[in-house]
Amino acid sequence: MPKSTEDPGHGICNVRADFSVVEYARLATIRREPGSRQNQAKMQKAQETDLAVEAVPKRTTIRDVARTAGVGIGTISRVLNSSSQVSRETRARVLEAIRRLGFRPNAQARRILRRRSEIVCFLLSNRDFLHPFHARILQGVESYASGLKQHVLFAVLHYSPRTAPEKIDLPSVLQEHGLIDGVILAGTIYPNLLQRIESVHMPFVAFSNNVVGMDGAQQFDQVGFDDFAGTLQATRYLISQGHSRIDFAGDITLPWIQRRFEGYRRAMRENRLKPVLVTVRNAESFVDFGQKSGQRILALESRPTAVVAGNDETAYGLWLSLRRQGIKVPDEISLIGFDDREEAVLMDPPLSTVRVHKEAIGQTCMKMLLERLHHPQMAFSQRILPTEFVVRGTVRQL
Amino acid sequence: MPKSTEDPGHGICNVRADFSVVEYARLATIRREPGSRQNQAKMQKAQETDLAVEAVPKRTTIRDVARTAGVGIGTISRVLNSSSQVSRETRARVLEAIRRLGFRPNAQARRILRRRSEIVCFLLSNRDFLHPFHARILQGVESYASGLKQHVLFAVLHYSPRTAPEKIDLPSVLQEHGLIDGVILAGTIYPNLLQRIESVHMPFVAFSNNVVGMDGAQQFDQVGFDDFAGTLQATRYLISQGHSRIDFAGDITLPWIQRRFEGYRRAMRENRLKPVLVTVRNAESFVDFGQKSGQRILALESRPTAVVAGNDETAYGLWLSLRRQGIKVPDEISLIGFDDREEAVLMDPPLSTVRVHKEAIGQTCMKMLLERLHHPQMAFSQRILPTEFVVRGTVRQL
DNA sequence: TTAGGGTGTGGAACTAGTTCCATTGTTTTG
DNA sequence: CAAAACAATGGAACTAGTTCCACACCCTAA
Repeated sequence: MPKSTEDPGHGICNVRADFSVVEYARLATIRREPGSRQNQAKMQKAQETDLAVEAVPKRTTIRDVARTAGVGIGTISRVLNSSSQVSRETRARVLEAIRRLGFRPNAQARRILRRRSEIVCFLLSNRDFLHPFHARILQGVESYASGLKQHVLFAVLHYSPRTAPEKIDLPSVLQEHGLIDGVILAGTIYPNLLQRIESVHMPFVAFSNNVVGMDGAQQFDQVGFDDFAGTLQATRYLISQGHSRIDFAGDITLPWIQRRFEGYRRAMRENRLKPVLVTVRNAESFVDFGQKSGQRILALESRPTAVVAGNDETAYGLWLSLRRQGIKVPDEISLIGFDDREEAVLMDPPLSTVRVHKEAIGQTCMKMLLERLHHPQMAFSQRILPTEFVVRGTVRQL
Repeated sequence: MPKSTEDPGHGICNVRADFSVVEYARLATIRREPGSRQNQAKMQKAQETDLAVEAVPKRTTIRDVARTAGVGIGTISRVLNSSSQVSRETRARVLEAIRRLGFRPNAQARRILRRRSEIVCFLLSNRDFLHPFHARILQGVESYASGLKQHVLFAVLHYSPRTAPEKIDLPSVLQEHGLIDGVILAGTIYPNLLQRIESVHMPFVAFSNNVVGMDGAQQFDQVGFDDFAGTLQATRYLISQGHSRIDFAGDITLPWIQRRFEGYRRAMRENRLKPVLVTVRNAESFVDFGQKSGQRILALESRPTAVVAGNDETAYGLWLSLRRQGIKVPDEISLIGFDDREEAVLMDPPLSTVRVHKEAIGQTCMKMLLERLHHPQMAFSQRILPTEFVVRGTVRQL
């Protein structure tokens, strides 16, 4: 067997000095020296392609740093992890070696040992695209994560509410082991998705407002905001401004709009006012729903003086149809939205609405997920963030 | 030294059978048996906390699978990577063992060896938040990536155009080794950022339309769309509809708006029409810019019959101020935007605008980055995607 | 003078995969 | 019928870090 390069016997194997020399020699013929295989391959390739041998640069590792600094590999690791057990001059020598070699530790290798990737997945269903609302949640997740040296992987899920749970094709990150530590679920969540996610036993936190059709049997970590309190407060404001004939326009087949309707209803009831729900079928979108609701309202024999909309888009649709019929907002009809989208402030007049702190939702999701990762046995919890009523220009005092 | 558990000497070390027995015994006192260290720690912890020893489950590895299937570890790896060099019955046996143990390969470990993480970073500056435009680009990146089993990490960069390049604090993903393979840069890009990114020697592709203040000296991979051709086509359309007095309203201090202005000017020139630029100072936003431009236009002694806006937001601002002054769009003034934001179609009347294929930009960025990763020495390239003029309701035929 | 405590350091074993050399058994070829 | 070619398989060495045991060394106390 031809030994290819120079004898590596001095020093590299000095640990084996307590073996008999014969045994060492035997070892030497059995074990390939570190890197020898690669080097042989390189030599061969180099000859084929007529390239210089050093054309394949070997990445600097802590072993290189250790050799350069004249210390052991453990010491390098201790310096990197700022453990105190290193003398000042050794640390200086190591840092100098690191600087000179331009060494950067490989994050991947560290992660195997730590059994944590420090990456969480922000998972959004394709039904929601990257709706500005969810984009803001993602921002919140990222901002909280980056402060704690965690990373956020963005993934999209393709499914329909009617797909059988076991047939939902989760993105490969969720199926792999070790790439991500946990998942933050945003977008509209149907029970089949929840079931599927639970089947892979990956820690997750869900944005709960858009959860549909839950029977309360399943338990999981969730973060949301208070739909009910939002419209309750908004409607009370309208009443305080002298309104008494107030309608609600929204698609209450959606659970979160339903909760908003309940908040509105509570405010009406507590003031002994009659709640009126305006709804339409076959709307193509929230804006369309608003437009059609507007037409309905205009057709009523007694018109309301104010309308609470299920969300900002519905409010915009209402505004469009009212304006087309020459009804001025807020002079003739006052209007309140929900969500506080970026565009609300750009409407003319700017829309009074219920503000939802989207970044805070993202941050809380991330916080909760990290808690879950640190305490896997912890009981599931649900956090409800408060909303805020923003007075702008679409409400008139009577 | 007390040996804690059962003698592991049978079989685990059978490779060492060619050592003398004495040497083997010596080895046995030196080397800790696989897992023994951990097990000792477990035992101790278990005694402290009064938990059963098996409370800490060891993750299933290919070695477990190999033992269960009665084959070597190499065979498992070959089956996992669907290499053809495995007989049919062995493969079946291995797959059965994988199924029975519920084994999932650890992605992290594989990545070290492959020297590819299969993760790319979508990097956005905090100046742009997650603007819907960039959110759509991110979607494009994700859709292309997921088709090729690549993952997308979302990161935000905090910097200002005036930060010294070396002082820009890149997110930790870019500073680490091995976590990401490359970067897609979106959002407004100033030269200092470009310089900083180049200093970490990480492959990257930039969305080029929002690059500011480049002198052309730096070379890098870029993907963008054709600002010039977009307004050229839009302006030609206006001319074909009989307009001759057409103004351009936009903040041409921004290079991409400048290019759009050039396109408009070309169209005007080729028809021997006089280009007119309407611009304002100290606008707070694009919408504000549009509103103020609208006021300017209304104050002119001879009003244009059509206005090309620098983007959809500016067009919206124009529309707002015109409407407030009782000027009807398109009856009295026609209007054209740029970008085709989601909201353009919701305006009343819906905005005629230049559509930019945002997902296609993201997809092309991802495609180009992968090409770069596979061919690091490849010459830098720049790809310009076409735009599309969308006729809606804001242009009137004269 | 020896035992004991503390700090600093080296390095084998570890993680969980992939790679490739060596070996065995089988088939084809000279 | 031997030699060569080939397919299937086992497993050590490999990747690039972390962990922790062992040991050297110094200082202090009995």
